[in-house]
Amino acid sequence: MESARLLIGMLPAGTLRERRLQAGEAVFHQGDRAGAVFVVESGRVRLVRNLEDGSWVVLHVARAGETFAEAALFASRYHCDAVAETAAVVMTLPKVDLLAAMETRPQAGLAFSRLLASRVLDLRAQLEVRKLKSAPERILAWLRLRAAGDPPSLRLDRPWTAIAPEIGLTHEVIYRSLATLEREGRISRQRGSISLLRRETR
Amino acid sequence: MESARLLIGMLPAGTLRERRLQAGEAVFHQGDRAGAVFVVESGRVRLVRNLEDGSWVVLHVARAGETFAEAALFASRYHCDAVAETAAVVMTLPKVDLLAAMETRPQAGLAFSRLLASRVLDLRAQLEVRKLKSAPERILAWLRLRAAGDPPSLRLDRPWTAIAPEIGLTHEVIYRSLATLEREGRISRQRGSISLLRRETR
DNA sequence: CGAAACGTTGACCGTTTTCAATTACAGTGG
DNA sequence: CCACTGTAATTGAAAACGGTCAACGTTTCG
Repeated sequence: MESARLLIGMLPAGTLRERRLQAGEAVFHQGDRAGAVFVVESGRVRLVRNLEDGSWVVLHVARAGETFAEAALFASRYHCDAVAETAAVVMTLPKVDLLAAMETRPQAGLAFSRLLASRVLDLRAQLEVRKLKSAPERILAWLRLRAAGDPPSLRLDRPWTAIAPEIGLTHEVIYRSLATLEREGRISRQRGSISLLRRETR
Repeated sequence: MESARLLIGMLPAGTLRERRLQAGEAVFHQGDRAGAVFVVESGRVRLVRNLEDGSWVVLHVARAGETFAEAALFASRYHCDAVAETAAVVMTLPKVDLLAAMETRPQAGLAFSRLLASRVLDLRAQLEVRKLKSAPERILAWLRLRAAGDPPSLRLDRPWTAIAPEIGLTHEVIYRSLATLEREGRISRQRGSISLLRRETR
């Protein structure tokens, strides 16, 4: 998150372009020539990969301060769609400028590597969540990844219906599991937010 | 793969150490202080993350020419176990040397970013496979990711028993699904290899 | 030749998915 | 201010599917 700002600071002024998007508008489409890496200024951008059989997968939801399509720097085309989930503003970092900066300033390369490394960690974490087969455990894992504070809690900025596919479960199971977890005293739900109870050991 | 060599070439001679491993031997353990990034010279190294509940996830299987634990460069500890799946030789790239190289040579930063970027692509692909819930579809997706040629086929260099956890299924289900897929004419199996039939419309 | 793995298949169980139906809201227009 | 409508939140019941346990044939390799 912070490293995004850091990277931006290393680019010569004038290379950055800002782009405003309405909810539902696309930043780029799968297959488009990859011309830039992006940073979300505000709002949320959803990255969706379309599969051959017509189905799709949400690869990532980028929020304010986060970069997305970093891997585009070394790819010729985008491998997924980027669509604004809400009204959003994104900063465009043209590939050419980024590469130029990295070739002149070692710090830029380091900053970019840091960005990619955190993306790797992120993806690994998601992979772990997916590995859990029990719905309640999966939900707890997902919550733990995002909850902050004491008790660890999380503001839900969108309906569970929208979150469900991201966790890899149907919304019905989510609701059922949440009900059970709450009954068991492991979580507590307020309108629009949720908190983890029972300090998780480790 | 090639970028690994490229990176190695940028490190001053004498900073590299080679390490020989027997099958089953560990390169490092989850929680160990992260001191280096590695390149597989020969053999296979499996990266496994141990979960709190005692289960585990295969994060990656690194083969000859590939790097692993790249993200360790910015982390203080390893987040997973690295275990030789076969007898193997790995090259050790100490973090300090790598960082030093990246601070002096822009090309090193670029090379390292490239490495991380391909890891990101890799993880995303894996995540996609995991997001499919149907066992046969999951297997097909996994096959499509690695099959090459016409018809797309793949040499199996290890037993399905070893591959199964990487796909996130039990070997029983794998065999059952393979049998079904073959019966349906979507794949065909030879000893030690497998090919995809029915050109997938795209 | 014999012991380990590997490959294969059946039966059963537990859980999630699906399909369906109901309730709770929030926003809209009359 | 209140029906009206669409989405979100819930809950039930049956179906589908992968996991687990188990048994057995097969290949591999010391």
